[in-house]
Parts: sequence; structure tokens; C-alpha cells
Amino acid sequence: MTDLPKTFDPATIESRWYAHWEENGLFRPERPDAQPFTIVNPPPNVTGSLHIGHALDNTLQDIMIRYERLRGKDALWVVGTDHAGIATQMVVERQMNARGEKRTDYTRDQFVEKVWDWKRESGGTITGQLRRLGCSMDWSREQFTMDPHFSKAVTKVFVDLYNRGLLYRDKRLVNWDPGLKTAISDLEVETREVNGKFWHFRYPLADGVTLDANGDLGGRDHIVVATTRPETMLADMAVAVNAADPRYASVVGKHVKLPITGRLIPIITDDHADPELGSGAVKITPGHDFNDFEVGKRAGIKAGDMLNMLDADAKVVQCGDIPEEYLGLDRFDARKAVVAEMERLGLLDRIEDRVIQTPYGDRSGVVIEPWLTDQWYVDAATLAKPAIEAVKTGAIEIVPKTWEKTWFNWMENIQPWCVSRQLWWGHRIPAWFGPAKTENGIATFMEQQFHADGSFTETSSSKNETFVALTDADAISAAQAFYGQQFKIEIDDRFPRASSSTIYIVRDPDVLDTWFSSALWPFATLGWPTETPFVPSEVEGQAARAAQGVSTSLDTNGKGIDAAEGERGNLVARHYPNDLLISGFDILFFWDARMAMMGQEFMGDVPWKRLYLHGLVRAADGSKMSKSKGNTVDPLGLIDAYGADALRFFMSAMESQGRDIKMDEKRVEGYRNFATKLWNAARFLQSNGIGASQSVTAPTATLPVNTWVIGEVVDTVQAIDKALADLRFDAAANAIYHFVWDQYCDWYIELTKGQIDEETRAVAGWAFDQILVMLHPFMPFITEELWHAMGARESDLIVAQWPQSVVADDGEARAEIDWLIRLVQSVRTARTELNVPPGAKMKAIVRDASDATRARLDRQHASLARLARIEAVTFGDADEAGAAQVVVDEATYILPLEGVIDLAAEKARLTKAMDAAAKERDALAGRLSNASFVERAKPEAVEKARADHAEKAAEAERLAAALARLG
RNA sequence: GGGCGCGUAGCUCAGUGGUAGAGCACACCCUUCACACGGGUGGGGUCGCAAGUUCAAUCCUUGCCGCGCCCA
Repeated sequence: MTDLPKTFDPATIESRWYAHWEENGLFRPERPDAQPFTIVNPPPNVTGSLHIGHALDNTLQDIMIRYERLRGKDALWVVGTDHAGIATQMVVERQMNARGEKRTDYTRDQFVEKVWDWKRESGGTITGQLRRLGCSMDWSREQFTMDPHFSKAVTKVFVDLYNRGLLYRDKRLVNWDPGLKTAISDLEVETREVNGKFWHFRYPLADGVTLDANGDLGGRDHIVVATTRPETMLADMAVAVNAADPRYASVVGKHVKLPITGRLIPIITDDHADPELGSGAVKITPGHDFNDFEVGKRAGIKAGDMLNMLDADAKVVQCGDIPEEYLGLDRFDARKAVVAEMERLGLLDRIEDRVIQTPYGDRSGVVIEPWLTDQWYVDAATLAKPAIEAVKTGAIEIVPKTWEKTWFNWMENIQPWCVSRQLWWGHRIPAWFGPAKTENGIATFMEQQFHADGSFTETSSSKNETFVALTDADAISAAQAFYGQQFKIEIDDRFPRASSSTIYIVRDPDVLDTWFSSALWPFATLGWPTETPFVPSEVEGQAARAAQGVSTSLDTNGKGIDAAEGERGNLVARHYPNDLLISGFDILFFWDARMAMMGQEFMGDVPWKRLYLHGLVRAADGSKMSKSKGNTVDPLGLIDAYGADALRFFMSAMESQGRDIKMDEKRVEGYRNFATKLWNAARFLQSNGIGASQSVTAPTATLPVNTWVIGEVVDTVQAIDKALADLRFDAAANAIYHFVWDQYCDWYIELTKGQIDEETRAVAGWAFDQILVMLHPFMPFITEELWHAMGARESDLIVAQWPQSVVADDGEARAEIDWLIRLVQSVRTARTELNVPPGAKMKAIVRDASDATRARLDRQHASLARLARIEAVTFGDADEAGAAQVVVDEATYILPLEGVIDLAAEKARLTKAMDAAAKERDALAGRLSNASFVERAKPEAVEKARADHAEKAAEAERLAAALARLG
């Protein structure tokens, strides 16, 4: 045993134990024959640093993985980071900007190399911080989404999805982020309400046409349309009215002459125009509005023919007939210019104030522009079906269950997922474009993308040929097969084209959405596609999809174990499906849902059997923490102040299902105090010659106090087992907290003081060991430290054995200690209320004591003397006149306090106690006298009411007697 | 507009169809030989409001009020 300092100082032990565990491979001990238990960590952004949400998420995961490791399972916690395409590219570009450089000063390869440099240098921040939190991940297999093996998986998934018709290139409106100059998915768009305006414009009818003179709008020569985005009128291609709207029936098929551009645009009918709203007529800008895009398509306008008046920066470009002075204007300047011109022309009907739902990029914070481009889309609706089914059949259990509805709702209304991004950092799309074969021979189609400064870039049109392949070589062979042996195929970085002898194919410059790769995390981290699951091959995976991926966790469980027998070392076979995923609900769609889709598609099985969703950690005032508000709490600061164990315990104790956690630093402090309490208990044990126990099984106990504490240990194990089985982290933490402080320290240690014999030494040491094991998942550092401080050990605590939850037959012992505690408390209360000096020792005369009570008093006299300061106990009658009286069960304890006692105070005290008992007695009597209660209530409820009534009645009677004796 | 959640002691939160709990804070007492980051004792709540179901509602149902989040 090592002597412990008086106060626990977390900082001195945390780094030491963490290094010890990691260096000795204790985060993933070799357990080839054990049942696997697998969690993958939500890969933090490689640019990130640990925030309080990570602290919560990773603490919960660590609790589960340490718990299962202690229970003997082959626990694997996969860890790594994701490459965070946009965020990482932004970080590196910002650094370049600070040096007066920009990305385009470099070639793509040079730039990507610089990002790798940055990653090697600064990408490990968060992994170091996770270690400080005590997280026991398998660092030996740390992953990165851009690792070669992982990239291989990403490419394969892209190619396979393409070949299965689940991934395609399409020209349609996409959420374009003009700040980052890339497409983003609809999930990355955040809708905000902003104060804006609704401008009503008059569009003159062309060719002298007027509205029906007899109609409600009486022969007007114009149609009023309204818009929240006036600048888009420069790309208007139609005015739509409802076919059932009589006001416009006479002009359908006619034209309006678009102001400013002079363009003639048709008046068409479409249900999108609602006669009840505004004028009933709407301007249609198919190239710049999602609704209008659909209207345009219904009107027969092809996507490629839709007018596009903005460039990638959202500046106005020529799309045919826009006056010179508008070209190059930013979209918001263009808005002002258009409104001013319409007003000058007398065509501004009116302006309304209106709250507008405006889309913003969640990373850039700029207004998103619907923009017409070619992008790659995943057929999410098809992939969602097995994911929906998995939750319905229970193959995936979502905890808390309330999230199921959200899961279904989102999955059932899912839109095509835009997965291409116009970035340099990320997984480059494995698609090559070559010239098209047409009836006139081989031809290249290019699309010109104009810029506001008059320049333009050309990109390969979707009319060209596309080759999706795993490698350059595969792309070349595919092209060779397509174009024929007479051509040499070369990969080029300019544009697809053909000479008389050579075909040049060009790889798509875009990269994939980071979430596309992190969706593969549960299996690509395990070595897929090199290592494969036991059963599904690609063909079988497809078959599973055809069958909607219905599987049960029983099937998958069996498969995992069988696979382990035959293919030890194949991590995919052994650890897929994962057992549990713990994530914040904020990434339910971004990540969890997509893992479910990809897992089902490629592995033919769910990625995890359970999905636990926790809430956010909010600021003390309940507001959301954010850097911009400056109200973030740094978990590392909390670790510095209170220790990682205290922070972890806080997270667990506050994690109740379906609720956010409000930051409460006082509570973290309280759990630091708890750690110190445990520390001091260990010091007490040491000073009494109590150390490490020799067995996992409880020692033989004869003394009631020892039997009692063994029973309490078992109760606590059972409570924790139950709580963690249900993922009730708060209940688990509270169970061990309550046992340590309120049972072990406050009563067990106090009851044994001064009478520590060999048996007690053994039991006390054993019970303390059980505490260390049970508390270890929550507070790994202090428990490991104390584990070793208490004596020599066969193993480190991190790989010790979880307590056995066997029930001992201890009814009588527990009843005795329960009685003793109530007696001590009652005497203490009487002493305090009667102002008996704390040090004063008393004797007690006991009336009406049963034989059992006499025996207990005899056995427990030493404890009674210590804790209640009752020195001598005698039996029989006594003069109660100058005495306090305490009623516990059948007996009354008379405490002579001649000269000390305040008679009035004692009377008041007894009266209060008697009234309380009488009140409950009467309430119970009232209930029992109610015939319907006795007839209809459950028999056991009636029985309990009767018993309680008898007890309360007796208690009131004894207190009344005591009061009477007082005179 | 649709969906979800929350409203319990001064604060932060558990909880249960049958007499309301914890931590912190508060009051009083205690340098008792592990611990003042401690020990002891105590005060404090018509469980948001209203109706309904029930022998019995803080808990179930409905409505209302207030707060938060997600989706359109």
C-alpha cells in the first residue's frame, strides 16, 4: 500500500494512468474468445478541438466500453477523424491568405499536399484532448477518412452505387453557396426568418392585348406579379396563372413584354399559381427558384435551356438580353437597381413588408442561391427504404424511442442527396469524361460558364460520355472498350476531346461530400472492402437490398460469433454490425441515417443494433453554446479545475434520456468533492490495515453490518447493470454515488469504527474493491489510482472483473442495520431539537422492547455509543418526567436529561411527531373506510394500506403515551 | 402549418396511478482520532392552469398558457 496525500489532486495522476493504459495495450486487450462489443466514435472534424458536446458524447461511449470491457467482452472502440472537406480547406486557405497567397497560386496537387502538411502538424489536437478526458479508444487502429484504405472504400462505394443505378449525374437546381463556391446538400442549408419585402411589379401585356374588360381586373394592359427577389426578373421565362382563374383566361398563351430586358415571355397555366394569393399570377424564373424550376419543366423547358443570370459569385452575367449596366453587379446590388428602374418606369405597383424564409449556408453564413449545375446525386429514397424497415422491425433500436418518428418522417420524405462538392480537398470523384459518340462521329460538348468579368470557363457537358471506374487504368480500359482499339486513350486534365488517333478523357475535378465517406465509418474502419463480412458478398448484398434488408439482431449476432470462429482476425466479420452508436441528435440525418443507408446497401445489415441519441450541452442560462455568443465552456478548463473524473461523472449523472444538459459548474464541483470523499475513505481504510481483497466473491460474513454491506453492494451492482442495459446513465451514476457516500461512508465505515476485526477488514476491503470496479467506467483515473494504492494487484483495474450480482440471504442482517440507522437518526434528532450538547453522553432506559430488540441492542451497543452517544442501556420503567422519549418500532427509549431538558420543547417535539403519525393514520383510515377502495383497488394496495394504518396508529399511540408520561 | 420535447423545493434535475426525491443553495450545531472539497440536524413544493377517466391523478386523456428544438 502506498500512503495517500490528504487531498486528491487529479492532475498528478491522470496523465500517468492514461499513458500506462495506452502503452500497455489495455484499451484493447487480446480476447479472441470473448464476445465482441463494438462502438465506433463519431469521427470529429480533423480541424476541431474538444468542445463540451464532444465531452458528453465521448464520456457516454467510454462508460459503455469500459463497462463491457470489465464484463469481459472483447471491447473495441474505433476512433479517428474525418477530413472535413470544406472546413479543412478553409483553414488552409485562410493561412494562405494571411501570407498574401491564395489557393489558385498552387496546382491542385500542390495545394492538397499543403493540406496534408497542415493535417500532419495540427490535425491531432482533438485526439490528444480525448485522451485527457480518459477515453479508452483503440488508438492503435486510429483512422482517417482520407487514409488510403478508407479512400479505396469510398471509391468502391461510388462505383458500385453508380453501377447499381443508385448514383447519377444530373443537371438541376442545387443549393449553391456563393461564399464557398460549391454546391451543398439540403441538410447543410439553414433556413432563417429575415425581414424582407414583397415587391409587386406590373408586367405589360405584349401586342396590345388587355385583360378581359368584363372581368374583375377590368381591361388592364398589364399583369401584376410579386416577388421577394426582384433581381431574378432578369431571368424570367414565363408568367404563370391558374387554369381555373377567370381573370386571366383570355390571355393564356399570349405574352408579356418583360420590362428592362424587353424579352417576350409567355403566359402559361400551372397549379403553382394560386388564385387566392396576391394577384394570382406569378413570375417564373426556372433557373433560380426551386418551385419555378418544376413549373418550367412542366412547361416543357429543358434544364439546359433555362436562363442563368448569375455566376458562381452570384454576380449578374449575360443570359441574352440583360442591359449592360447590370452585368457584374452583385445580386443584392442588382436587386436595388432593378427596383429603382421599375419605379422609374412606373411599373412598381407597391411594396409590402414581409418576413421571408431565407436559406443560409451553415458553414459560410451567406445566402444560398438555387443554381443550375451538373452535380452527382445519390438516390437516397431507394437507400432509405431498408433503413426505415430496420427501425420498424427492431433490427435497429433507437433510444429514446421518441426519435423513431423523426427518423421515419425524414427518411420517408428524403430528397436526392447532392454529393459532389467543388473543392480540392476530399475524395475526388472517380468519373472520367470523354467525348460523345454521335451520328456524325466523335464530338465534344462543352458548357460555358460565364463570369461577371466577361471571362468564362468551360466544363464538360453531360452530353459527353462518362466512365466511372475504380482506377485510372480501369477508366482507360472502359474508354478503350467504348471507343474501340483504333484509338489510344489518354487521361488529360484539360477537356475531353479526340484527335484522329487519340481520345483524351478528363477526370471530374469535384470531390465528394465528407458525409459520403463518414457514412462508411462502421465498416470501412474495420478494413472493408479488403476484409469482408462473413456472409454478404456483393451479390448477396444486392439480394439483401432487394429483400428490403430485413434482418434481425439475432441473425446478426449469430453470424458475428460464427465468423469469429472461422475467421479470427477478420474485424469486419467480428465487429460488424456494431453493437451501439452514441451520437448527438443533431447529426441524426447527416450521419446516423446515412450510415444506416450505406450499411444496409453494402453490408446487407444494419450498422449498429442500437442507436442512442443524446441532447446538447447548453449554457447555464439554457441558451445554446456558440463561439459567436462567447458563452462556450471549455471542457479542458473544467478538467483543469475539477479533474476529468468529475467532469465525466457530471456528464453521466446529468444524462437523462430525451433532455438537454444545462451546464452547472457547481455540480461538477460537487462530483469533485465526491472523488475527494472516496479518496479519504481509502485513507481511512489504509490507516486501519484494510487493503486489496483477494477474491471477487464476497468474504464470509457473520456480523450483521458486514452482511448488510455485502447486500448493499449487490443491490448497487444490480442497479447499475439495469441502468446501463437501459442506457440510463443518470440512474447508473446516481446508484454508485448513493452507495459510496450514503451507505459505505456515512454508515458502513461509521458503524465499524472502533470495532474492526479480521472479518470486517476483509469485508471492508472487498466492498471497497467492488466500489472501485463499479465506479471505474465513470471515474477511471481515481479508481485506477486507488486500486493500486490499496495493495498489489494481479491486473490493472481497467481490465479487472465486474462484480457478481449474486443475491445473498441477508434479510435479518439488513433489517437490523436498517433498525440501527433509524434508531441513531431518531436519537440524534431528539438531541438536536432539545439542544443537548453534542458531546454529552446519555444513558437509555428502554420500555416495551421485544426480545429481538434486546438482542440487537446488545449486539450494537458499541455503534450506538459512538453514533448516538448512548453509553448505557437498561430495560424497564423509568421516570419520564425529566426525560426525552424516542419511539422506534415497538420500543420507547427514555433518555434521562434531568436539568438539561426543556420540558416545553420536548412536549412540542413529541406532539409534532404524534400529529404527523396521526395524520397519516387518519388518511389511511379514510381510504380504508371507502367501500369502493376496498372493493376495487388491487388487493395488495388494500393490504399495504391496512398494514401502514396499523403501524401509524401504533406509533401515534406510543407517542401519545410518551406525551402523557411527560405530565 | 406539421412533428417532438419541456414546465416538480430558491437553482439544476430525477421520479411514481396509492403519504413527493437528489445535488447545490439556505438555517442551526460540530476543529468527534478518513474527509470543513467534511459531519449532524432542520426549514422549504395546492408537482404550469383547467376539465375528464379512476376507488385514487404530480403521473393517463383532452384543452389552454408559457418555453425550446426540428421540419415545411
